Amino acid sequence: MDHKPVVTRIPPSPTGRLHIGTVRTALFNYLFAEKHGGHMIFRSEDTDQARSKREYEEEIIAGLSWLGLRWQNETIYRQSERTAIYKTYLEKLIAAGTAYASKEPSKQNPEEMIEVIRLKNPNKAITFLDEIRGEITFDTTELGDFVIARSIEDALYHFTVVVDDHEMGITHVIRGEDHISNTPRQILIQEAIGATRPHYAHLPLILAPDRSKMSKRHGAVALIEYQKEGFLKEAIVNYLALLGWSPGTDQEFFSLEELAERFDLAQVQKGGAIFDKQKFTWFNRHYLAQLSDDELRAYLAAEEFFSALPQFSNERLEKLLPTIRERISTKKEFEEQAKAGEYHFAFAVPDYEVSLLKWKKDETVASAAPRLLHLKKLLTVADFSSPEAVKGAIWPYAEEVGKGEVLWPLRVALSGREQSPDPFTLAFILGQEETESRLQFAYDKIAA
RNA sequence: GGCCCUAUCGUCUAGCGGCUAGGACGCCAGGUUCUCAUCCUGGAAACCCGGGUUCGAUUCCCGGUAGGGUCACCA
Repeated sequence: MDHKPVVTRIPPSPTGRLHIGTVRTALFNYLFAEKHGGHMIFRSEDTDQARSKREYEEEIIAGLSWLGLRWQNETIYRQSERTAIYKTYLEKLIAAGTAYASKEPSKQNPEEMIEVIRLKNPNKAITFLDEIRGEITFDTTELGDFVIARSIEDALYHFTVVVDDHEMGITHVIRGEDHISNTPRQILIQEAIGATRPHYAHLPLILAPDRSKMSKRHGAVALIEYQKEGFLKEAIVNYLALLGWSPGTDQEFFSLEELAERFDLAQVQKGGAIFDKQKFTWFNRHYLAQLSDDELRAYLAAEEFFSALPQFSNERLEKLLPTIRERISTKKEFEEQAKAGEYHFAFAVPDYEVSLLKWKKDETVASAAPRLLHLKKLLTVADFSSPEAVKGAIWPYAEEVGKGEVLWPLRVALSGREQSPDPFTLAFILGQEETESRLQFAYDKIAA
């Protein structure tokens, strides 16, 4: 029984963009801490001076914050600012004889002799309990007296991790499966400095479709790339939580708060999980549907896209929004569709071949002319307050003459396209005046 | 290759000795207003193999196979 408050950590190395796997690890650490009323610590592992960059650190912080993850006091611990602490521990170990300085040729340039610090390996078997996988045993003999510092001033990863986890009172180390084999040597260091062993939980890896580790060659791996495509934070959190964790029920949609309430290490999967863009996209569509019209409009930056068109008006954009919403899963899809002209009809008189007005069952396009005229007459007195109202004015006529015969030319006259939203919606978006004008335009086109 | 981890539909997963092996994404078919999209309904689709243990194994144990991770003076 331990009643210590739960403290987890997210220790990214600022040597690259915020990886989706790092995001998932951070999420699980956050959820676990929240669930148990504890907190997460953010620690920048920037001991590799050559590769660490402050801009990467900023991107990581911005990304995790954007998703709604929080850490203790908004504090950023940096290992590069803690060398004095590591030095103290190093000196203690050397004094105790559990570590020693060793003069040897540098690995970078074998010409140079340097003095690294090695841990005196007791060469024993280490068994630890993984909260997800159970007991894991390693024989540490093959590790030898491994290097824990380049010099007394320059401690290496395994050492800094162990010292920091100890100093910061980390109770649960929740990290990727790729760290399993690092655990025994870290435990050896722990025992050397007299630190208590935290609980360990190793998460399954997120895999590319070919089951290998996710990397650039498989497409996007950085959070920012998904952000740019228009993935909403709710979708990212929700999808990532379900990649490797299961609520044990059929529920699929979870807010961050709900996840924090439900999360449980016992329901974490052991095997690696393939990142499925399609299902991820499906989640995004779901959360897009939850956006208000104003939010959707801002999200799409829709005005920017359409404001240059001759008939642009906010009123029409307003009416067009539901149509856009049901046809996209991401902002990127919207941009592609908009560029392809799918929503052009709303703000510009369409140009099209006369022959497009011909319904497939008609002999000639001329058959459509009288129907267009009749439609115009019906719509002159129609209610345009909703697509359903427009439908009410036309439907009896369409049933009488034939749905395709009436609806097809109407739709083409209003959209100028082979594929488009239904004609009632088109008419509703355009309004009475413009609808009549386009019907007349189509009629004249046939006549000419 | 050594060490370690893992193994249910194509994918994410439920299952914790006895189930017609459930759900979701995707796919296919049908329906809802002509087209597209949405939506609805239905369908195809899985326990890696071999030994045990047991009255009974998808489930427990062992072995094999396959996949993954890791073997730095990176993190």
